[in-house]
Amino acid sequence: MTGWREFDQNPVSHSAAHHLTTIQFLLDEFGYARVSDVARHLGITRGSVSVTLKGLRQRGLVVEDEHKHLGLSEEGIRIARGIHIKRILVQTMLRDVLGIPDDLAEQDACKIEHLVSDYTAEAISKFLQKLSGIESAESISKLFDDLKKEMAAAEISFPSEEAQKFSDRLEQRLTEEEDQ
Amino acid sequence: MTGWREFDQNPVSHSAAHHLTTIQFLLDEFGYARVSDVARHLGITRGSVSVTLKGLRQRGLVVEDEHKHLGLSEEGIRIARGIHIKRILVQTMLRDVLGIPDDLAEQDACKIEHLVSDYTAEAISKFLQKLSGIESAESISKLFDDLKKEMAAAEISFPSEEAQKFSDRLEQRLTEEEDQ
DNA sequence: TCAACCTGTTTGGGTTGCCAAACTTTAAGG
DNA sequence: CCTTAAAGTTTGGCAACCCAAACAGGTTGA
Repeated sequence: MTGWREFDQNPVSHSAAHHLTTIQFLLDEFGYARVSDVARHLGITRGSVSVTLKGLRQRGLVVEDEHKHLGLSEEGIRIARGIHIKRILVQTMLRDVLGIPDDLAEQDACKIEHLVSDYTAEAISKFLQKLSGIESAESISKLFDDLKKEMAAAEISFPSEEAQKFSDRLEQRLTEEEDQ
Repeated sequence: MTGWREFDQNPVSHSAAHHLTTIQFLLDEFGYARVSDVARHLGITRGSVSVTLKGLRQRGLVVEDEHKHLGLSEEGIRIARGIHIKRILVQTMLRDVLGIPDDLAEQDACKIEHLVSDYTAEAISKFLQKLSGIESAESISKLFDDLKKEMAAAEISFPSEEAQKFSDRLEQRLTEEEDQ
């Protein structure tokens, strides 16, 4: 059971991820980003942002010009971009494949965006692309329609009887294969 | 941009999730669970576990008999079970749908298991069930085979050119729909 | 020009969660 | 029974992160 703590030893923390993507967003949207803009956008105090950004500046991810305007280093851009792409991919996957409502899909994506491995992100991308190519195919579009209808209709309380039984079977299969 | 901190205000933290599921695992596997067993299994010190479990006992999730043997309350079982099911579902989704290698799928699942919403977990369950029902259908099984081959073959470096362009399009679509 | 306001920083406090190390309790075996 | 070793707890440290509050500097409108 080693490795369960990979969790908090990611390249960037959840907090840092949001600081970086926020700066990127503000730059794209308004052309500039200051400490208090970031704070407002994230809903935390200027003090907290100031401290956090000091760290990110020392790590060389964030830069600051003479007018206290924030920017991202090459590395910072790379990271922010990566996280942003992961968020979009995950959100789309949740929304279009699993039929999760927009707001919830966004919320879930936001929580896990920075934890998804590069490899997995790439796989999601490939999967969605392939899918969009053949979404007209009968069986598959029917699958999604059914799923979405069911999800929309049901009063979902997790874990449902079904999900429990199903995951039991999945687990059995996983461990069986392991033994071979 | 409110709500980005839902992250750390989950019913149980990543750490707590693992303490609970570990106790459940040890009970299933060996019939008992003590502080040092949990510590060994998680790879952290007895001291840390002792402190953490004190909290979980106060929250009524963990119980202890006269011989220092640990157990889970009804609520504790419920939570541990829920997280465990989510892990299985996510792991299976990653492995069987996206073609992620076993160990990486497990690792990713471990990081996000406790962050996935109940609703999303239920959707994954339904999705996988539907899928297993028709996996023999031509178009869809071909899709997965192709995907897995590609993933196995490629030297993946995220974000690939393709993923970038693709996510740009996805994002555009997302924001367009928002405007309507 | 100067009060009022906005910005950014610093500092003391609090939380979670880990470690190391000292200590206490429990369990065993000779 | 008594020595030892394992198990459990406590405590002081540390690192992230958050807040509140006190300050310092810049801008602006009356």
